[in-house]
Amino acid sequence: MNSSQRQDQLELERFLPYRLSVLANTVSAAIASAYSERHDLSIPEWRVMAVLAREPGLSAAEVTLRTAMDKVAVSRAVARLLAGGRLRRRRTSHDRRRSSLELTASGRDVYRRIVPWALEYERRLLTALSPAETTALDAALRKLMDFTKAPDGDQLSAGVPSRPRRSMRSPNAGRRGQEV
Amino acid sequence: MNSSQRQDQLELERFLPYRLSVLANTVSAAIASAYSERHDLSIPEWRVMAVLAREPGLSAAEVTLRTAMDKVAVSRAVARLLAGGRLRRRRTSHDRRRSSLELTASGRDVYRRIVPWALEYERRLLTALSPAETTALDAALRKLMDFTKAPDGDQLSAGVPSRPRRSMRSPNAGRRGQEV
DNA sequence: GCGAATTAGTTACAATTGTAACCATACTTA
DNA sequence: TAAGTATGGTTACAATTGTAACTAATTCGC
Repeated sequence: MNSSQRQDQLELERFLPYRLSVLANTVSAAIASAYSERHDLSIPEWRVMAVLAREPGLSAAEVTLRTAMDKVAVSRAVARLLAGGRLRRRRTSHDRRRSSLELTASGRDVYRRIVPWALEYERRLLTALSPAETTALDAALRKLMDFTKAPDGDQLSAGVPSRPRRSMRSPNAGRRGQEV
Repeated sequence: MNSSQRQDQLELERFLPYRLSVLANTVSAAIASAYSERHDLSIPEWRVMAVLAREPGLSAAEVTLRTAMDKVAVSRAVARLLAGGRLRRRRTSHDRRRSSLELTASGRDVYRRIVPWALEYERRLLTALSPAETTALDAALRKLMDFTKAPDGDQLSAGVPSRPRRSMRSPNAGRRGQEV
C-alpha cells in the first residue's frame, strides 16, 4: 500500500486502515439505509437476528461471541427486538441467569425478507470484481482478520521505532476509537 | 463470498459488508488506541492533520472533500485542533467565509511522530499477506471504492426482487447507519 | 443593483455508543 | 457450606456522532 511511499509521508488515500474504514462505512451505510428504513431495524439488531436465524436458542453471551459486538450492544439490540416482537426469550431452567433467544414468526418473516436483498446487494457490489479478484479479496480479508485476532497478534501493536521520543506529552490522554 | 450459499440463508461470517466492517473496526481501534492515547488525538482530528500536512492552506470544505468526513465532523475536529494549538486558521481576504488552515509547528511535530508509527503498523499488518496478495487486495479495494462512489453507482441500491412485499410496515422507520 | 438561491462553517438537539458500575445467579474451594 | 470469584445480563452516565437548523458571506439572474 504505502510501501512505495517515503517513510515520513502518509497519503491518506493509500493508507490501508483509512481505505478499509471508508469502504466499510460506505457499504454499511448503503445497506443499513435500506433495511433500517424498510423494517425499522438497526445494524446491531440485524446482526442479532442473522445469528439467531441460523442458530435458534442461543444465549445473549453466545450471540456476543458470534457477532463481534460487545455484550451491552447485544443486550440493547435484544431489548429492542423483544419490544418489537421479533424475538422471544425463555429463561432456561438450569441456569437462571442465562436465557434462550429465538426469532418469533414475525422475526423470521422480517429476516426472510431482508436476506435476499442483502445477498443481492453483495452480488451487485462484487460485479465490480472478476471472479478471480473476488477470490483474492476473500482470501486477503480472511488472512487479515485471522492476523488481527491472533492471540499473539500483539505483534501488531508492539513498540515502534519512532525515533523522536523525547518528551512524554499529553498527560490528559484517553480518547476513544472506532474508525480511522 | 456468499455466492456459494443458498439464496435464503445468510452466514454473517461470509457476508462481505459484515467482514469489511469487522476488519475495519478492529484495525481502526488498534491504531486509534495508540495515537489517541499518546497524543490526545481523535480519528477525525488525525485525518484532518494528515490532509493538511500534505496540502497546507486548504479550507475546511476542501478538507471535507478529501477525507470522507462530513462538514460537521471537520468543523469539530478543526475546533479541537485549534484549541490544542495544532492548527492555525487565517481568514482569506477574498472570501470572508472561507478560511485557510495549516498545521502549526506543534501540529507538524505531532504529525511527524505519528506517521512512522502508522506506516509501521500498516507494514506489520501486511506481513499477513504475500506481495501478490497485497497487490490484489489493493486493486480490489480500489475497484470497490470506485464502484460504490460512481455517480451511476445507484445501480447498487436499485430495486430488489424480494417477492413477499405485501404490507408496508413500520411507519416509524428511520434508524441510523454506520456498520453492518 | 437587488432579491433569491448557494456556499462556508457553526450550533443545537437527539440518537448511538462505550465504559464502568451494578444486580443476580452460579461455581470453586478451602 | 460459606467466602470469594466468575458469569450473564442490565442500567447509568459520559462522550461521539448525525441531522437539521441557523448565521454570514457570496454569487446568480434579471
